[in-house]
Amino acid sequence: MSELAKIYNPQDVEDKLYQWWESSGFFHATINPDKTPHTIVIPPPNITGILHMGHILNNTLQDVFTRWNRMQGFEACWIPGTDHAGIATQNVVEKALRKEGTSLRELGREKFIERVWDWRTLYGGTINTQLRKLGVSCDWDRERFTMDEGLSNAVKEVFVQLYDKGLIYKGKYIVNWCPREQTALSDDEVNGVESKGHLWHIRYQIEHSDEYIVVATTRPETLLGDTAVAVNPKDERYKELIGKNAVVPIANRVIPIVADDFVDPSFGTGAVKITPAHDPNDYQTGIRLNLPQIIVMDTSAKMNNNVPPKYQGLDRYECRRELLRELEKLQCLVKIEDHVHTVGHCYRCDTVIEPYLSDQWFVKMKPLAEPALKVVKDGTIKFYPERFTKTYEHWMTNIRDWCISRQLWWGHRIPAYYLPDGSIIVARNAKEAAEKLKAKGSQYSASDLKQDDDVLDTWFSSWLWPFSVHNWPNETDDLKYFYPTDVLVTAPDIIFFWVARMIMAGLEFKGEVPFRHVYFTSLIRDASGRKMSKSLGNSPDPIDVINTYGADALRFTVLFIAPVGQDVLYDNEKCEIGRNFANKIWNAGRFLMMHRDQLPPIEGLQIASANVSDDMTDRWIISRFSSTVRDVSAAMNNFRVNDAVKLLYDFLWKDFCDWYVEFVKNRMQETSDVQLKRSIITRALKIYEETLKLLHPFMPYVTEEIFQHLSERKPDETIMRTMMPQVSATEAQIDATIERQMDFLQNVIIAVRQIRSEMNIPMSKTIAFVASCNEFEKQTILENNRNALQKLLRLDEMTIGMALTKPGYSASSVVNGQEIFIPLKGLIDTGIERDRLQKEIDRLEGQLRGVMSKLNNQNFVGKAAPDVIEKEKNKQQNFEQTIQKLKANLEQLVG
RNA sequence: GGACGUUUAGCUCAGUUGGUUCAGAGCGUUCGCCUCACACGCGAAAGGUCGUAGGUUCAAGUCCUACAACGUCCA
Repeated sequence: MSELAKIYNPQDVEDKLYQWWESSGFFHATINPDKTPHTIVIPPPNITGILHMGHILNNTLQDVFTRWNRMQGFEACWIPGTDHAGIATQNVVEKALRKEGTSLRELGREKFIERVWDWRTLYGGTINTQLRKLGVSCDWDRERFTMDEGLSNAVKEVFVQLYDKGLIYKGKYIVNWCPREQTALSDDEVNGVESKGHLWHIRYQIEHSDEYIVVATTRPETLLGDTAVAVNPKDERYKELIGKNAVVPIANRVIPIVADDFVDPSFGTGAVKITPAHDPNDYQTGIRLNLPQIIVMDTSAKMNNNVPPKYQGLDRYECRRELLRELEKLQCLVKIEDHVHTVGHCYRCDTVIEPYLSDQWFVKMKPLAEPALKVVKDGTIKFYPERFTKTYEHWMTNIRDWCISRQLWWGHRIPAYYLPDGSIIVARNAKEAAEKLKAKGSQYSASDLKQDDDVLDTWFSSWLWPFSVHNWPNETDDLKYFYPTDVLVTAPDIIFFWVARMIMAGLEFKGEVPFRHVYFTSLIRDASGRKMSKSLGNSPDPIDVINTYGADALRFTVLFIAPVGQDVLYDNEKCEIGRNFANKIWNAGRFLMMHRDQLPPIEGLQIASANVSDDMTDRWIISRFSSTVRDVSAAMNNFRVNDAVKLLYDFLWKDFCDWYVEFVKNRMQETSDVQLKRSIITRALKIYEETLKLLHPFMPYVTEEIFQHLSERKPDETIMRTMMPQVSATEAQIDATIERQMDFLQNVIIAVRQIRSEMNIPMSKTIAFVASCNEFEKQTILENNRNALQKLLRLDEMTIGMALTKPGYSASSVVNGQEIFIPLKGLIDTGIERDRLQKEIDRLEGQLRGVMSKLNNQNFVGKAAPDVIEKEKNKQQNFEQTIQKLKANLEQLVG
C-alpha cells in the first residue's frame, strides 16, 4: 500500500480505473435467472455529435441509476449506442464532399452511402470515447447503432406491419418543407421563432367592377398561388361580396370570394387570401371548400412555371421584393403594418420552413396514441417530475399524423416498391416484394419493381430502440430478459419526438410498455441563464472540465446543483463543489489509514462488531450512518437524486469528518492501549468503507481508488460489484436518544467556540470550563466526554457538576437548559459579553412572545391539537427558564 | 391567445403532510486560525417583512383566488 497524496488527483486514477473496469467486464450484464434485471437504454447520441453538458447530466444520471441498482443486487444492464441522424449526418458528409470538389449527386446513391459508413467508422464513435471519460458503466459489448442490420430489420418489420394494418399511408399533404435540406420535416422538427415582419394590405379588384377588396397578408409572394379570397360569413362589411369574383393582381387570375368561419374578422382587414398549396390553414380551407391547389414554388423555394415568366426562378424573398415593387406601381399596395408573428424554422439548419404540398408517407397516430395515453394516465408509466404527464396528455389527445418520409439518402430506405402502373407493394425486402408480386398474379415481373427513393425519419428507428437493440422481431433471450427497461432518462424537449412514440411502439409491437419510469432531466444553461449554444460560445467542453476538475467532481457538481425539473445554471467554477468534496473524502480516508498503519500489527485482533460499541460517538455515527442509508435509499427510490447527493455530502462532511473524525482523533491520543486504538480505527474505517459504497454511484473513481487502498483486494475485486448497505440491515441502529445526547454535546462545544470567537481568544490560549447542570443525564454526557471537550476546546481546567455557582468574570451560555461558564479573568471584555447576552435574551424573548400569543389565544387553545398545545407549553417553559438564567448572568456581570 | 412552471439571504437553490427553536444550505462577504487528514482546509459571524394584494384557518414560506415579472411548450 503506497502513501496517498495529500490532495486527490483525479488524473492519476481515472483512465487507469476505467480501463481496468472495462477490460475486466465489470460493466457487462449476463442473463441470470436468479437476479432481477435492471435495464436502461441510452438515448442514443447522434454520431455527428460531440459531448456537451446536457449529455453529462443525462449520462451521469443513467450511470448513477445503473451503478446504484447493480449494487442493490440487480443484474444491471445499461445499453449504449448511437443514432444515425439522417439530416445531420448527410449534411456533414456532403460538406466534406464539397471540400473535395464533388457532390452527392455526382457520387450517386450507393457510393454516397458507402462514404457515410466510412465517415461513421472514422468519427462516429467520438462521443462514446468521450463518454467513457465520464466513467459511465455501459455494457459496451451490447453497443448498437440505429443502422445496424438488426435494427434495420426492426424498422422494415414495423413498416410492413403498420402498412398491412392500414396505419401507414401515402398521401399528398401540406408538409413542413426545408428548402435547404430538401426534405419534409415532421411538425416537431420545426421551431416556431417569433419574428418581426409586416402585414401588407393588398387590394384585389372585384371582377367586372371598379370595387376592390383589400386582403392582409404576411407573405405577399404566395398571392401568385391564390385560389380564393375568404371572409367571415358574419362579417357585415363583406356580405355583399360573397359569391363574386376577385382578380389576383399581377397573376390576373379570377378567383372566388368565399365565406369561411375560420376567418377572424378582427385580424387585418377581415379578408384573407387563400393559398392552399403554401399554407397549412389555407390548405384546410381549400379542402373544405374544394378549391384548386396551385404550387408556385419548386423544392428550393424558387418560383416555378406556374407564375408569370418575370418571376420564374426567383427565390421566394426576391420574388416578394419584386412583387411588392410591382404592386406599388399598380397602386395595389394599400398599407404596410409592422407585425410580429411566428415563423417556422428548420430545427437542424434554421432555414425558414416552406409549407409545401407533396407526396409523403404518414403514420396514422390516433389508434397508437390511445393505449399509450392510457398507460401514463393509469400510472403504469410514471414521469418524474410528474407534471410532464400533463404535457404528454395534451399532445396525445391532439395528436396529428406523423410524416415519416424524408427526401434523403442516408437512413432506412422506405420498403415500398412501385410498379409501372403506380401500384405499391410494401415488403421487407426485394425478394419478398417479388413474392408478393407473384402472389398477386400481376402482369409485371420483379424487374419492374422500383423501390421508393426516400428514407424514413430517424425517429422511425429511434422509437423502436428499447426492443430493437435486442434484435426484435427475433424473440432473443436478451429481449426476453432485459425488456421492458426500467427507467428512461431524457430531456423534456423530446417528449413528443421520442418518449411518446417509444411508448406507442412498445405497446403496439411488444404489447408491453418500454419502460416504467421516465426521468426528465433539467436543461443546462450558462451562469446568466442563457441556453448553451455553439454560436454563443458559452458551452464548456466537458472534456476540459474533466481534465481540470476530475470526472467525479463534474458528476457530483452537476447532480448537486440540478434542481428537480428546473433548469440548471452551470458555471465551471461550480465544479469546485465536487472537487473539494472528492478531496475531503480522500483525506478522510488518508487520515484513518495513516492512523491504522502506524499501529503495530496485531495478531488475531478483531472488534466484536462494527456496530456495537459503548462509546457514545461510535453509537452516534452508526445511528447517523443508518439514517443516511435509509434516507438516501428513499431518495433514490423516488428518483430524487439531488436529495441523495446532498444527504451524502452532509453526512460525510459534517457528521463524519467535522465531528466523528475529530472525536476519533482524541480517542486515539487519549489511550495507549493498542488493542483499543485498533478497535477504534477499524470501526471508523468500516463505517467509512460503507459510506464509500453509498457514494460510489455518484463518484465512481475516487471511491474505487480508496476502496483499493483500504485493504488487500483480490485482482477482480471492485467496489462497483459490492453490495450496498441495506436499509433492512441498518435501520435498527437508528437511535434517537443517542442523537439527542450527541446534539447536546455538540451544542456545548459550539457555545464555547462562540465565546472564544467573540472574545477573540485564540486556540493557542487555553481556557477553563465550568458546566452547571440541572439534569443528571446531561452531566453524565459531559463527564463521559471530558477528554473530547478538553481537546476540542483546548481546556486547562474543567468543572462539571450540578447547580454550581458562577465563577467571577465569566462569559456564559445556556445550552439545552444547562449553564456553561468560561472564567476569563483579565481577558473578559464585559461590554462584549453584555451585548452577547442581551442579544440572546432579546432573541429568546421574541420567540417567547410568539409562543405566548398563541397560548393566550382562546381559539388556539380551544381548537389546536392537544400535542401542539403541549409543545407550545414546553417551549414556553424552556424559553422562560433560559431567559431567567441569562438575565441572572447579565446582572452578575454588571455587578 | 392556451397549457405548464418559477419567484425564499448579494448569487444559485432546499424547504415533502399547514404546527419541533422554521425561516435553511452552498457560494460570496466579514472576523480569527498553516490546531500533527484536508487552506480544495478549520472555527465563528453578518445577511431574508419567503414576488404583490386578498382569502381560508386557532395557525400559512406551505392551501385557495387574482395580479405582476420571468421562463418553457403549444397555437
